[in-house]
Amino acid sequence: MERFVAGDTKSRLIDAAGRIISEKGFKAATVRDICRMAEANVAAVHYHFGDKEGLYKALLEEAFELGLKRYPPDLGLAPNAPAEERLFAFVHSFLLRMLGGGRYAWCGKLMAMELHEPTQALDHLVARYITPLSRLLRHLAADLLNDGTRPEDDRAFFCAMSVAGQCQHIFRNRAVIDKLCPDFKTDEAGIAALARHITEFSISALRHLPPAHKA
Amino acid sequence: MERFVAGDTKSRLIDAAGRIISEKGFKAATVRDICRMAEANVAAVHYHFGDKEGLYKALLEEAFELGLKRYPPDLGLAPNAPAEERLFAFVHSFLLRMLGGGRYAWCGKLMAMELHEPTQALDHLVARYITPLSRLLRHLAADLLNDGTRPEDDRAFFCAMSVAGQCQHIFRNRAVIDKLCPDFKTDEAGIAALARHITEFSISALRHLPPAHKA
Amino acid sequence: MERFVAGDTKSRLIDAAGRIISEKGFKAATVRDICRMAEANVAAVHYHFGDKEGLYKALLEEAFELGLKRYPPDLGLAPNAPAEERLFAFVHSFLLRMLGGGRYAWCGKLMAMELHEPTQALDHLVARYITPLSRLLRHLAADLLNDGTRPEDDRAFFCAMSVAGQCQHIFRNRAVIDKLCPDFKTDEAGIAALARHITEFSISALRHLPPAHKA
Amino acid sequence: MERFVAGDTKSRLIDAAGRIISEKGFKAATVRDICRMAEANVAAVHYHFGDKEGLYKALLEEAFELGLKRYPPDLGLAPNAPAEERLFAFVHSFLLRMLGGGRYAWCGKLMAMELHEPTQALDHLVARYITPLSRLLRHLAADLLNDGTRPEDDRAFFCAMSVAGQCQHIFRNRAVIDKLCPDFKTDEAGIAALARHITEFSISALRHLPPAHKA
DNA sequence: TATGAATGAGCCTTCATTCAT
DNA sequence: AATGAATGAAGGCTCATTCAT
Repeated sequence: MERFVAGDTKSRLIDAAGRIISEKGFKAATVRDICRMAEANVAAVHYHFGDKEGLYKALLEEAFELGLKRYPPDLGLAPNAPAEERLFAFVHSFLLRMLGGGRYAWCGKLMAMELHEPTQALDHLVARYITPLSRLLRHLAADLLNDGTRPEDDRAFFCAMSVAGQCQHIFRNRAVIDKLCPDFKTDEAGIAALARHITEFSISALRHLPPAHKA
Repeated sequence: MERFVAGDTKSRLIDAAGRIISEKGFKAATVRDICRMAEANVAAVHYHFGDKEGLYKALLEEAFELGLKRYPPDLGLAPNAPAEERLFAFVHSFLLRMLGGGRYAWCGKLMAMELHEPTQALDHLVARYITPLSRLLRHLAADLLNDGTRPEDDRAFFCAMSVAGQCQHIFRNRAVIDKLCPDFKTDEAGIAALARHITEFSISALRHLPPAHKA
Repeated sequence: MERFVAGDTKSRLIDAAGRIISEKGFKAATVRDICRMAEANVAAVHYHFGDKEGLYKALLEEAFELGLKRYPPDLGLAPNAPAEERLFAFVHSFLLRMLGGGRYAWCGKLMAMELHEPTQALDHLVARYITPLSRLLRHLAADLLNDGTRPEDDRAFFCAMSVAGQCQHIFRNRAVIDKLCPDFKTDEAGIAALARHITEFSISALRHLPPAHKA
Repeated sequence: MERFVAGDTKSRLIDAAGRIISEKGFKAATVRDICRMAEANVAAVHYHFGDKEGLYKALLEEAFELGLKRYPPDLGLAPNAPAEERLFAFVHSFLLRMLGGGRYAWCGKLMAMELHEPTQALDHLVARYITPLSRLLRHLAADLLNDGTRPEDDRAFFCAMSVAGQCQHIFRNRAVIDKLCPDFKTDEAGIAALARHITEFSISALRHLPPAHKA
């Protein structure tokens, strides 16, 4: 088991927990392993976070906060940039949060994990982080549809789901994709290529989507 | 904890394990709970499956087998039906396997779970079930692209991922979607509507996708 | 795990149990392993012997009976043969029962095992088998002492223990002796050589033992 | 089940394990019983020793260490004392380690148990404790033979086995001896008397052993 | 007479948590 | 602010035994 020393005990715990929980899951990750990696005492978790779940909540907050700060959904683009470019930034940042390496590689994994198997923390996360992202994506979809659809329409929501689904897919099925297509790598170039594909696929779809069915 | 009696001990165990493991995950699901729901003794798991993992493997096999039998990817369509109809059948059956209720509502959940956090069983599953599905979807994509792309090209593979990602998305983010869009229900009509959207979105994309970039 | 078929179920069980229990001990030997080796059903033990302990009792009886029949303590010698020859026969047969290979190699092991960690069966075994052996050895000791000591004297008993102790020693410390003296083998020649040593050592001792202390 | 409190948890566990394992064997002794006697929690074994086997290894080390410290094989005799006295000291200390009561009555039992049914720990024990004892006894035998035999000769080794076998015998067959000779007690006087007998028997044998056979 | 399936008690181990320092 | 030791509740697994056939 790897060890490292950086920052104070509390942030070392967060970091170690991020690595281990994002890899093995909340249940399978043990407090002892986390503390060993953080070079802290077993009791430190309870001192700083109350219990294991408290650590997880703090960790989630950190994950969303850090992930979105490191790779914001506009990637620094001006708000009035063309919708196509903003969609690419959204998709690219999405992929980078999930697949990017580096010090906080676990941020995206934890975010995805929580969305799939939510805990009590979900409400807060949805309100604070997910809703703005969702709104942004629906606006982009509405802009690109350019057929009178408003961001709050179901049509825009469905299209937003189509985009988000494509972004998550590789992360959710990594092992299978590695087997089906061993050539594909999630390095910087691979991520960029995938982001381009998803953006093009989505723009192509949105630009030519036939008028809505009548409910 | 719910209880039920149906079939012999072995299939009762499979069923109970399916419900519990698909809900709580492999690690968090306990043999004791499974046996209690199956109204079987704790030792029955060992007797019939060797150990907890053996039960899980049998369960996975059952999940794929049953799921694909109940909702085959062509939904009974003739092989020479129009590509659009076949894509709709593919998407619709995909959603039904994941969201459909009834006796084996856990099949899709287990399949998705295994794809995301694979065990040793993955190799077999990919070879036996996933690869044929992937090939079918790439053929459909190539047909619809109709620009000379062959099913074995990366371009077709990326497009297939775009379709599959849309199909999985609602299942992977159910709790969030329930909050963001409480109106959407995964009943028969909701599933059909979503299948229509994904099919139209994908066809629209494929039919108008610009020519591939030159690497 | 080796398997064999010989005789009816009951004797196959005895034989399998003899092999396994003599090797792993009563507690560590499992009914399942025994039945597997005997190619019998798990329930066969309970049908024929009531329970695991019943099997063990029958086994012990068989072990003593067979062991002493195969290698009787006089090895066929005439009762009026010289004491030296009768002592050699006693020692040699003792060693052969413990170390001899062949179909019932477990007889001696089980006998020794029961003597060290006795069960309820001990009373019967002592009365039926051990007491006659002990009496014989004390008679031999008294004959060889030839100083007026009677077989029932403590002096004869102590000397009998000295002989019996030498006989058991190699069996009780086999692994250690293998390490301390790797050259020594318990094949036919090695057993005979050891029997000669023990006999000579004991005769030499008995023939020259100083008169008893005064209590 | 007896209980007692003495020392810290770790040594209480060692002591309790010594009593129980020496009586019932490793397999039959349960961690629960040991912890109950030591008035410690079940998890304490895991914390201090890793697992049941770790406890057993620590126990063995302690048994040999303590037993040889309490009753060293020379019993404080000068190295240049007569061979007869040194042999008596060897035999007497041997018996005391196996039969002596008091706080660590289980040391000898454990040593004998490990020698008969060795575990992985045997190698270490042989190298650290048994080999020196064996060498000492072979030197004594060679001295007493006084016929040119060297300590490293097989002849000396066989004689050493004859002595060691006599020492172990009463311990290995206690229950049977209790029945055959109820008068014999393993109190201080009984042990001393037995030590005298074994010493005299062995000296008498060694002093008069006929020359070796020619192979 | 014999069997495959099922049972319940119990074992070793693991883990999050707490306590005394 | 931090630690090493200790705790109790489960968890997975094993085993001798029994049941229905």
